[in-house]
Amino acid sequence: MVAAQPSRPSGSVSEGAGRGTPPVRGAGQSSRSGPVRSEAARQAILIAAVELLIERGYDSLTIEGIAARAGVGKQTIYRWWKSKSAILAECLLEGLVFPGKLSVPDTGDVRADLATWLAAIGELIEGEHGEGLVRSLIAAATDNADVGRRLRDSISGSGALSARLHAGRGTTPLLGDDAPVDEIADALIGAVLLRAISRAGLDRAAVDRLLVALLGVPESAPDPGRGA
Amino acid sequence: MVAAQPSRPSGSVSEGAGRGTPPVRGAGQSSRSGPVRSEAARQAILIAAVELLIERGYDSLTIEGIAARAGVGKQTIYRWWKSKSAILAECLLEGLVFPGKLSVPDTGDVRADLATWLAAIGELIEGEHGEGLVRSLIAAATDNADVGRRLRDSISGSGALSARLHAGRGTTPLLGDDAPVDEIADALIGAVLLRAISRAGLDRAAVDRLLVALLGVPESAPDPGRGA
Amino acid sequence: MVAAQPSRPSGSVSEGAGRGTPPVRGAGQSSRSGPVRSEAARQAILIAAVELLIERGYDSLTIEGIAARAGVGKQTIYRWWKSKSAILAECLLEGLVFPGKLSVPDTGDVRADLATWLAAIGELIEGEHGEGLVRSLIAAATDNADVGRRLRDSISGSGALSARLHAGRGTTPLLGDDAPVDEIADALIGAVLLRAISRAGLDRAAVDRLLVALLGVPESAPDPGRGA
Amino acid sequence: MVAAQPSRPSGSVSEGAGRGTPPVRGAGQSSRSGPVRSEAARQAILIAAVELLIERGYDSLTIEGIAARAGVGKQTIYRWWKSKSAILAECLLEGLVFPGKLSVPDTGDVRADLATWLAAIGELIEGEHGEGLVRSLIAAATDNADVGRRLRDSISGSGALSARLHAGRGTTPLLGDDAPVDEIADALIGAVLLRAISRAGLDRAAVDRLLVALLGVPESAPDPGRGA
DNA sequence: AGTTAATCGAGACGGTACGTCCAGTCTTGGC
DNA sequence: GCCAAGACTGGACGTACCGTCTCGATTAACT
Repeated sequence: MVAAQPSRPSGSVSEGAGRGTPPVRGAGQSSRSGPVRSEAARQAILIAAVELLIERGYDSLTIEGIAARAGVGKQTIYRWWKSKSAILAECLLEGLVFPGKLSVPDTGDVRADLATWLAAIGELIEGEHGEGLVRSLIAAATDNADVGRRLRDSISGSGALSARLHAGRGTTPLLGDDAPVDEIADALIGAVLLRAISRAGLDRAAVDRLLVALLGVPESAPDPGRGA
Repeated sequence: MVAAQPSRPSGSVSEGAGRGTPPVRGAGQSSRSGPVRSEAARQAILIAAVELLIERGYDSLTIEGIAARAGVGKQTIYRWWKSKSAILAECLLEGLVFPGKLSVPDTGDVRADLATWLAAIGELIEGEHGEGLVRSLIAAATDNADVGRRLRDSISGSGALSARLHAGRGTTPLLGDDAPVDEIADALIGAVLLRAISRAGLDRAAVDRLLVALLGVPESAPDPGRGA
Repeated sequence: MVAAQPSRPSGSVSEGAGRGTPPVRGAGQSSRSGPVRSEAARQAILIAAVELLIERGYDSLTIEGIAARAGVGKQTIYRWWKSKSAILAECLLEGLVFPGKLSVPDTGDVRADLATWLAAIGELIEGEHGEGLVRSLIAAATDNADVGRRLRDSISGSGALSARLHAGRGTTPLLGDDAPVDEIADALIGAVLLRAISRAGLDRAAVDRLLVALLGVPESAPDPGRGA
Repeated sequence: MVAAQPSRPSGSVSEGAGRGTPPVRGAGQSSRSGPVRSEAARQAILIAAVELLIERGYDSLTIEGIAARAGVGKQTIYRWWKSKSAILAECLLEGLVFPGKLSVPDTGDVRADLATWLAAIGELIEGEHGEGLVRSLIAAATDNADVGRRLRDSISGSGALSARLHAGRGTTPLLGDDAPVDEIADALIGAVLLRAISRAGLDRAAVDRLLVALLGVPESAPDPGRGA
């Protein structure tokens, strides 16, 4: 089927990503004549955007910079996207920003798995390269709803966070059978974003207290000092 | 005294807000000659900044625009603040952005109080005027840690959220005596910001599920059977 | 035969006009396969060019605009002309620009005839529609010698000015038998262009003085006393 | 008095050259506060414009190019001139384009003087460097009336042509006491421009015939074969 | 009272990026 | 092989702001 390639914005969750879905070179049947959107240009633009975002941050990200790095005319960008944040939304959708780094582990111990995962994200927020990447994405989300949604999806590993919580139901005090896992996931990600925004850091202690609040169990061992 | 240097000393709660708080007309004695920072100009700038932020959003907020609206030279702004986000940090600090609208009520019922408060914030996020105000502040926080911190403080009513949670300890299942109220507050505010970012809305049902997740009690009726 | 090459051979009066004049549909036999230059497209392009020139002026004249107005692909234009001025050169050659408006009258009185003719041109220079048409053509001539030559030819009515002067030899003081009529014609047209360029206008008085200078006779009355 | 410097567009013949006449750095009394137009920038812009015009021609002359060459921001150009032709108008006014090369000689023999002068101009039209300079200026005149007027003034040596003709009255057949010297000058310059436009060249023979037409005397000696 | 120095409004300056327009080339499918 | 359509790279347009600077006018404190 045509849906073999994962990438076209045809699969857009909502309006925001691209401008439309004209026939891509090499795609299936085309309905009218004339040249067709260059897939090479599209890829080059997305990659250039991600690279520059990581290297310089969202505020220094410019359409001209992307065009130059991608070896593309500015008009080719404006033809298909209406803002730099729309480009990033598509990057997020294609998994170009976080290349699989963020999947939630599953060792059977939800508490420990989330601690591991949160620590990984904490590193990513202020980590070596990608300094401020999360902050940059929040800035992008600020003027593009899709970026916001996809940022959440990306962080939660394309729903893997909710899935992990679902799977863990019954294993921690607050993860009952009808626990609102989506809201717990939102609260978790929200707390992370808030710390990213206020540069509060996400150290072990903070992670621990956060998990106590949301799962109701400290550390991986039952904490004798606090009833679960 | 702190006022030893002629100008721009101390005062700042943290690094980020302004350049300092030099002798304002009428404040303590200064050691050298010359006029002193004009309080009128400072006020005009802060007010202009907030007005423009509310009217046009953070992305359209410009130093030149603020200067023009305030009837002030650009240099007067650059002399005292190092970026537009620093101006906003000071606005937040002075309570010019959310004029007391966000205090957490206290009727004795934590669950109901938070529901009320969250509904108020939900309205504010997408509300009539101030369309996107919260989103604008998140954008500002993105390049100024102080804005992030003060945004959190403003939303939580200058710590009133934590205080309210503290006061409510023991009255809901998850608000035990040593519950990590700060983290619960963070999770709550974080969830709100996440919804602001992704335009997810914050309707009654969402608020309800969020409070179930964080306080462990649905609706306003004490749900005895919810323990997991 | 000249028609050996499939297309764009010979024919051009000089280098500048077009790419050549390849076999036009319906013209003589063509020696090779494939379709042949579409005369309909050619006409549409020339007409569109003239219309746009008159409506908007040379500076606003674009290849894309001509193509759009003519309902033609850009490539069809680039295939046969090498610049927009080349198109105009061809328009001039086909008499599409000044549809016969500029012929020099012949009443027997050279002086009066030229006065009439100059007045007509003066109106045309700044006249109702075609505002700035002459100026636009001068601009075109600036990068295409053919336009210059053909503009001169068009204004002088395809040599009719020289012919008129020739015919009038002996009837005015300066139009002797071997008067350099071509140079007089050039000077006349040059003066007109200069006024077009400098927006000096070409009123009755100016025309009169110009004719005094070039023919040596003021007004329509034979001035016997003018010899200096 | 203040009028010592030759340069300010205050002396503008008409509206077209610059945008206004704000106080120039170092000029006389200034009426209001704030910084003042930078004379250095103004000079750099005019010089850059002339250089580029001579090197590349009017069509390749760009505001960005001028700004870059002059080491100036584009806005500084747009602040004071409304088009590239307006810049050239000012260059012409300041004599930066033809540095005195075009003055009409005065040996007492009008006929010979004009022949000399026309030859010089003929060289300039297609000459070594400044290839097409005159043509470029005609193009500029096409969208700026001032350029047209000043081009004529420049060519006629700031009125020196008319003056020379005045001075020569009575020495050639057609230069009578009440000869319309301005119109003769216009016809002369017009003929030159026409040849520039149509690349007709301005060789000795052409000059001679032109002078016969306008002055009524061939060569400097009475040509026995043609009654003057 | 005069000097000194820092403030203020205003706004010109060199720059960077914007988003648009067009040039000239290339690519596709239809005739 | 020509054609309409239109995507492509590239470059200039004219505008908006940036952050720095310069100007003349105030306005305190310090002589």
